[in-house]
Amino acid sequence: MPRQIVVTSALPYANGPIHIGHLVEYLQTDIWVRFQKACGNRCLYFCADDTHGTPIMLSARNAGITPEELIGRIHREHKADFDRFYIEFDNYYTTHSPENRQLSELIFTRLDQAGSIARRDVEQTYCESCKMPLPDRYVRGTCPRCGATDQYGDSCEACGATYQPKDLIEPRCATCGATPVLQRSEHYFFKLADYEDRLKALIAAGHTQKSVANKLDEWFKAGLKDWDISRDGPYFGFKIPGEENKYFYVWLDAPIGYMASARNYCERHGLDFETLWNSPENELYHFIGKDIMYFHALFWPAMLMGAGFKTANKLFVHGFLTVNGEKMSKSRGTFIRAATFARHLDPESLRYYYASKLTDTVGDIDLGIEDFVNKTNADIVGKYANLASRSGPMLAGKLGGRLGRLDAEGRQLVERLAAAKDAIVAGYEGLDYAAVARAISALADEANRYVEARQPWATIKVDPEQTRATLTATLNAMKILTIYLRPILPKFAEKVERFLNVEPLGFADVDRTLEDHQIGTFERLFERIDEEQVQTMLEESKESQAPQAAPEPEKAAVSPFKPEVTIDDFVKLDLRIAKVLTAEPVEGADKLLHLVLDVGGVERNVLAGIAKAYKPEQLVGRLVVFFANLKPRKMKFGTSEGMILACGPGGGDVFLLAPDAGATPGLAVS
RNA sequence: GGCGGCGUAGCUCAGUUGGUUAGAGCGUGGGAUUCAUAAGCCUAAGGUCGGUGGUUCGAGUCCACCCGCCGCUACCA
Repeated sequence: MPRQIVVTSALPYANGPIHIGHLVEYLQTDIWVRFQKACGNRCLYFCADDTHGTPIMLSARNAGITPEELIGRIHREHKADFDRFYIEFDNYYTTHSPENRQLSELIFTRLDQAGSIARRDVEQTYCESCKMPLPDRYVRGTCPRCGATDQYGDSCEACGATYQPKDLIEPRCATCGATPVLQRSEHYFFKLADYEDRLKALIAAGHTQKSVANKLDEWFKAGLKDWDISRDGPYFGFKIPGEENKYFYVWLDAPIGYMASARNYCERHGLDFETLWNSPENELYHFIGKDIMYFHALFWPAMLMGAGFKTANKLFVHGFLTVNGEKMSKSRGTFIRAATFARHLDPESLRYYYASKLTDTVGDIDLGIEDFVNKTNADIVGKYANLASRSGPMLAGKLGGRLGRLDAEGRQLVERLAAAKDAIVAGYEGLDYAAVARAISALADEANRYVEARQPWATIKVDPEQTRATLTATLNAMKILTIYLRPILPKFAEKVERFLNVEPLGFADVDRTLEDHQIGTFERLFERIDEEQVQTMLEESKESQAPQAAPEPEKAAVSPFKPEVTIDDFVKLDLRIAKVLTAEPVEGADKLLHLVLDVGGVERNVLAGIAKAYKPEQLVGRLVVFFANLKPRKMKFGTSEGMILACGPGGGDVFLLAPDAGATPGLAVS
């Protein structure tokens, strides 16, 4: 009984091209889907462009086109990129579709009826000149912690601080530069915590890999928070039913896009969507990257539960791609677009390389350039292609292209290769493609050794029929290897099938030998690659990815000055000389010291982040500059009533400011 | 700092429930060949399995601590 399987990959966002990092997931998924199909199962692979949200609205605006035009163009580009890598979706759809709108409204309505939707006011950042609410990333300003300029509204890239856009010093709209205002607005929230027990049960039942479950456990411990699922207009997305100016947050309708893609397929192919998606007999699997675990392991199943839909059988989480051991980098040229790769190298080389590295773990995989070149040439060319190339032409040229019968030794070889089927099937099924690749490569070694032992190039001169038997075994071995490799190398497999003159091969064909059979003409199966090609590709990636990367100003000796202020701004600060009365470490904090200061008869408690640079005893008795009218700040370890001034990059390099001799506690600094 | 992950030959990785001299591929050295996309075959060198203790008759495999990377998160007001 064939299995009925539905598979999805995460939806790529429609504001940029597909790169080789994306491809890890689509190739992992595509290989799995092709494997299932080769096993005779019905396996449907659905995906779509994720098309909503502020970034797309603004990209379109910048390009002077409508969002619909933009996502139409990107959709064509994405599809073309996937085609280049032989990623075979059964439907590659879009979240900007009537099916998705309808399903989003349906799920929202059901969640609302289930009491899982809350409404309450939030403070949002709003740009009056752009007339739109600003997502965190669209507010830029100076980091309130380290003073780095031009940081995003959610976190600082320089010091790693996280905060709210309203905490930024001199916040401004990233688009127009205007100062945003705060605005109250009612938002819709999904009460995720209502599903905590069911989510925990789901995870406990093996919904994800173990390491993912551990991570989720941390989140459960931290507590599940309500999820803000609405955005005020203008916004490119779906309006919330009954609202005039509120839209579903892009992350709400994105996963629903999986269903929409499936439904669209069903409508075009006369299948029942309800059965396909929701019946227990149908299996459902999502492939995602580890960066979006929260959405797919918590929000998404909770939404489905609340709306009365089945959750996926499994969520397969994979890691990121690094290149030569480092994060992909535009300046190093390792931020390689799918299209660029395909222009310079055979996409199947990447399919094979990724497969040889992929397991079911969440660890990152590395694309080592030299390793990649070696593996492609050694395995695909040296082992697989060569096995065909050293036997096919001889049979065609000297023995009329006709396979004979297997002799005992040949049958033994073929049976050994066939015996590996179960392990290979298990490897594919369990996403351990690395083990599959190792196993196939070992089998190819065995077949090559067989050829070596039988010396067909020698026997052809004296015993054509024995040679025919040898080549029959060799090509039967090639046939089995091809079946095993087919999910990974579909085009390679097609060439072999054409040359062997057989119908597309599936796993069921492993046990059927090819005897007394006329083969076709041999065609070259794969081109070896050299490192030059890869280097050229990296160069091109540098250019295309960082065109306007005007030579960065030589690393400035000093950080840039902050925007100008007036004396009026300065006099708002009350800076005083203070004497350190006591200084002691803070229990549980390794960077903080608890100081009690004498500010001219008044005492103040300060938690200062200088423990890495100063020992408590070095501080007692000395004079420091104290920022006296800073609003007290409640911290994990107590309240700090001001700060003492210091300079330096932090860590062990912190240098306190001090007055010259003669100053006394309480004096104002001006 | 907390939580999680990782650390096995030059490189990429296997090492099942702890059990004989720790494996493969690539790369490197040597050799015999030549059918084949200078591919294939044979062979050699190369590892104190991150470190230190412990449990055990026996540990790469279990435990503790430590070191080094990576991720998430947190306190430098």
